[in-house]
Amino acid sequence: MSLRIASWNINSVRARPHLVERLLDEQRVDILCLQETKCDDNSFPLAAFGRLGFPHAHLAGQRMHHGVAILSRIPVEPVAREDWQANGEARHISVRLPGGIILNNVYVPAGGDIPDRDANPKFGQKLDFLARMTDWSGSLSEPSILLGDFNIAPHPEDVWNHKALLDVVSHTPVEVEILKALQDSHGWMDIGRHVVPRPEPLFTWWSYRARDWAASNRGRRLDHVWCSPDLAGTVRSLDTLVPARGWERPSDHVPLIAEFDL
DNA sequence: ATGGTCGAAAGTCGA
Repeated sequence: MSLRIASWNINSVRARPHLVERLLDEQRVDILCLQETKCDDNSFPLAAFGRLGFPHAHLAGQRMHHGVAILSRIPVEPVAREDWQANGEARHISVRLPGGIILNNVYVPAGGDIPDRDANPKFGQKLDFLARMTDWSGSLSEPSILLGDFNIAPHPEDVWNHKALLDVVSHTPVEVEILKALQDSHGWMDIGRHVVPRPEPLFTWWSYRARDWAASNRGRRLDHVWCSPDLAGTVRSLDTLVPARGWERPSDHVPLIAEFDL
């Protein structure tokens, strides 16, 4: 069977119900993984997702900031959450799919503006988060999918201007190195770059601050879908829905939809 | 080099 799994940093699920509806209207999605829902679990619009055909909701929300959720058409089993931030922030949620595959939805800390652990504790927290993820990743034994907003654009072609962004948090060499260590710890397959090989540019995020995001096209590939090597043969496609950046009152991130033959 | 815009919230802060 084919399973289509979407990942989207929605930048407030309550502010953008129209976007969720449009995505699900235009695309076949079986499981929707959201990041930055920005609401606690009691405020999550469960009824709206139920009406859209997603009655199975697994939430890890938080008031105001962060927050992740997995909405599904089919029953999935909750799996223990991880706290890679080590402070209780809602940045990871996980479920077991039919067939036993573990689906991990993660929202990696953005890391602040200054790429220096001493001057900016948020940057250190981001690096520490990824180091804890790497420890976790190295000991995984089940077939797994790891997706979400990683807040790192690893390759030169994952940003609009490699040299200009070398000192910009999300593309610094230390972040790229630590993300590579995470990837190597389990042999994760970067499906985005499997489907759109370098040096083709590929972006998933465009700042709100540009006058015209499409004309300037100063994007970054911050969102990713990875799978463990034992699932590599099941990957059918991954679509990056760039036009969604131009929808009404958009998120600054666009949805990714990965399709697997399981 | 700087500022530019969002959302949540009612200050600014984080992104």
